[in-house]
Amino acid sequence: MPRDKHLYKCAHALNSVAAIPRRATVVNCCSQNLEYGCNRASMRNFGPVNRARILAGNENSSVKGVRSSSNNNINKQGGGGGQDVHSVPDSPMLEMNSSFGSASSSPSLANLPPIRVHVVEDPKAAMDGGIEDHMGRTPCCEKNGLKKGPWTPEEDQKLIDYIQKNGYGNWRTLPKNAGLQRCGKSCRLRWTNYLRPDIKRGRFSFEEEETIIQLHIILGNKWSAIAARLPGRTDNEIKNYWNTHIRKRLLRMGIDPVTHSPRLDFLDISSILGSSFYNNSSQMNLSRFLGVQTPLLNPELLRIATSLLTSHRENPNLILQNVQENQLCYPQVQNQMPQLVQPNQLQTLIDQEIPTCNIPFPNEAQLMEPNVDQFSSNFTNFSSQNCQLNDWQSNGMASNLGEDYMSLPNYEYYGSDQSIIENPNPSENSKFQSNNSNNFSFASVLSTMSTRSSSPAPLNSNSTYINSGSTTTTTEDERESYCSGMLKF
DNA sequence: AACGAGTTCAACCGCAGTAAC
DNA sequence: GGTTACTGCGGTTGAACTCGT
Repeated sequence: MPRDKHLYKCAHALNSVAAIPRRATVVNCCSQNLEYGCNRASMRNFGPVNRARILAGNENSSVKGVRSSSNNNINKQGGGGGQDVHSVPDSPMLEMNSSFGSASSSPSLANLPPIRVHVVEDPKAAMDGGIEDHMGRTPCCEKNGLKKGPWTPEEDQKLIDYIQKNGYGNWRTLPKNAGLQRCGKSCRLRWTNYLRPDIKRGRFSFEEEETIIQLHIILGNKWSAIAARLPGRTDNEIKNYWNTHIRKRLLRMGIDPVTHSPRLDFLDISSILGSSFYNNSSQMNLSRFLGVQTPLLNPELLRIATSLLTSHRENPNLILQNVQENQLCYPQVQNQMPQLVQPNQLQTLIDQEIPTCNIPFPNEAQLMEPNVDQFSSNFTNFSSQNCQLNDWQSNGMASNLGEDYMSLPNYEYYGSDQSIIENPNPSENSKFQSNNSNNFSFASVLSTMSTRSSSPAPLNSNSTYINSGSTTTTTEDERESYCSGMLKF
């Protein structure tokens, strides 16, 4: 059963089943229209950054646009911000949330439709807890009977009521004051990730996904920093979305989700396999081992990268030296690879620690992430006589490529140019040559991606979701294409 | 209908950072 | 400057759920 239909079914059955999806509680909790109630006194507990955040939150509470837009989404999505009931246009959830979604003066859970929640009681929770003060550093959630696990609507209501009256902050004493058998940390997490009124639920839009990918390139796994630039999204939500959607998509595309460069992680495997790695059989085995990803990478490029990486480990300056020497000795290579072998850039990247970008080997990214304009028109000429792409295909790799690869139009592996250029690394006994039958062009790929990304018209619409109040259709392939286009960033 | 593998995501854990005393 | 209290953050977990057979 499609997920949406299932949740639609769940929406119908909210009052009749003992257990409902946890996400059904999202519909209720996040449809609240609370005012931030953080008072100045409690703000003393926060540092300047957090105070600023709180003030921003208070500003948001007065800026109704945030909330009203959320309500609009609720109404249009019919899911009340719920994760997966958004595409059920006329479900009962629509009416339910429409009715209370606009009731900004009634933040009580009593206004919400009654639901039953499958409460997973922690057998260890004696419910006799209270938070005692301890000297020294103690774990936030002591194992003294405080409840753990999913929150019940009653608990949510208590927390909401308390925060409405007293504001949040001083999470350690909040649960006791609010009558909750939870640790302060749990309360804070519940509030910040779930109950906060300005949280935007629902599927991530193209724009949001684009922002996440861009910011991840710059910031890495700084989810809170990324979340700070995505209004209404929590770091936890972004983190989950990254791990469950974007990361997998990038991996399928052969892109390292950490470095955002084409994956080179198996280069270490190559060293394990030894020099025979690049013979045909080993390559085939590795290709099979890596599934669809290997064919997306130019083996010669990988070989060069391996050499560079190995050299870099042995002598960080060697790469620069080689580059400079190669540029002197092989001007045609210099012309062919302007983006690859800019010594000043390379040295800068080698010298620089880019703290926010988790690229273990900076020029690895430089090597593999082509500048579209320059790289695409020049690098397509590379190929290798060591590369046995014909063998890949003849051995069935083409059929193993998977739809991710096969769905990419104009995805060529080698340039059509018949020119032969010498290997920039003379120590390697190989030449670059072209292969007409197997063409690869980053330009074609990226231009295709770019075109798609700039106008995300659906190719095969198999899903529908709401994007900023407007209905947008997309497919996973489209998003993958879009992500690939992000390489240009 | 039943089962198992895979997926999703709310919640937890533990550490780091920071402010107050 | 040391200690304590507290919050923030990123990684991880596991229950609920989906999907294919």
